[in-house]
Amino acid sequence: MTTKSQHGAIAKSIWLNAALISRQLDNSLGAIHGIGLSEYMVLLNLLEAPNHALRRIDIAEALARSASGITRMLMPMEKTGLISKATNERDARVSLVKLTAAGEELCRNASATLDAKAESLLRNLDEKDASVLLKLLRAI
Amino acid sequence: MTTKSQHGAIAKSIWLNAALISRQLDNSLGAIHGIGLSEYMVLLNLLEAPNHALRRIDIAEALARSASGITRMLMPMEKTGLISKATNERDARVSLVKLTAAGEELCRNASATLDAKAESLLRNLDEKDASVLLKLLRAI
DNA sequence: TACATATACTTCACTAATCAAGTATATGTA
DNA sequence: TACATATACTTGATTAGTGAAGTATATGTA
Repeated sequence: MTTKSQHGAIAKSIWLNAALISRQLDNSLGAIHGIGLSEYMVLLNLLEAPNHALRRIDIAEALARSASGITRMLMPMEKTGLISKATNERDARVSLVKLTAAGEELCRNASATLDAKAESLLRNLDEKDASVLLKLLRAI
Repeated sequence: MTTKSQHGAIAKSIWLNAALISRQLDNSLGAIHGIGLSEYMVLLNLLEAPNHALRRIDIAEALARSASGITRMLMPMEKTGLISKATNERDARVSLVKLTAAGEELCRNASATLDAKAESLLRNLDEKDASVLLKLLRAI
């Protein structure tokens, strides 16, 4: 196998594993907490952000999604009270997204669900494998 | 970091990398060959299958997609002549999918495009990293 | 200052996927 | 044989995402 085709094989394998894993995580998060994996990732990014707030475009970047996708995703999340809108007084173009207390609590609970499900999905990897894999994925 | 949360982190990282990588591959394949990554994976699975033929449900399984998703995806591919339908004489429920000569040629060309693009996307990984990563991904 | 360009966001039209329900066929068993 | 159950596939309704175009605001420069 050439280096090129090995890289191709990695790309395909990531694509396939993502389809398998994210469907399972979506289902678990949806059944228990009523949110999908994308919504969870929004909450998590807000939780880790200074002041629990982010611009929409930063969320889009962090999730590798388009700006319009974020607009659509956030609408129902605001309605159900997981996030709220705030303005940026320096820049009127910006609509800041802020994590609410309800959003924070849901995020912490959902993290436990996600971690448990991920552990069962990835049970073939022992601790050492997992740490090597994570390091390599983050190096991409 | 606990083992659980490490597995969670791997799942999130795969999800994120898949979004980044598959958008790039989709765009490259689409611009040059007029197919998406999913369509390419169908062709590749057919190319590697005995007799260049598979049942729709086997394709669904191989791509981690639903049966109905496969039905919808294959319709335009049949119209453009990349695949053709055949019957299974032992089982009238089955609609076999067969790779055409045009489909085979497109698949081989698209493989070169995909490998080249994947190499540029994954250029942070040297040969050794890549081989370890691929092995771990396949172990999942 | 004025104006060209860039940025943040939303809306529209569309695509690709899902699940649930329906059809047709096959299989196992009383 | 007859009938319950399982399998392969399609269709209908819905959802989550995309890119392109539009609006509003900010920024850099002549």
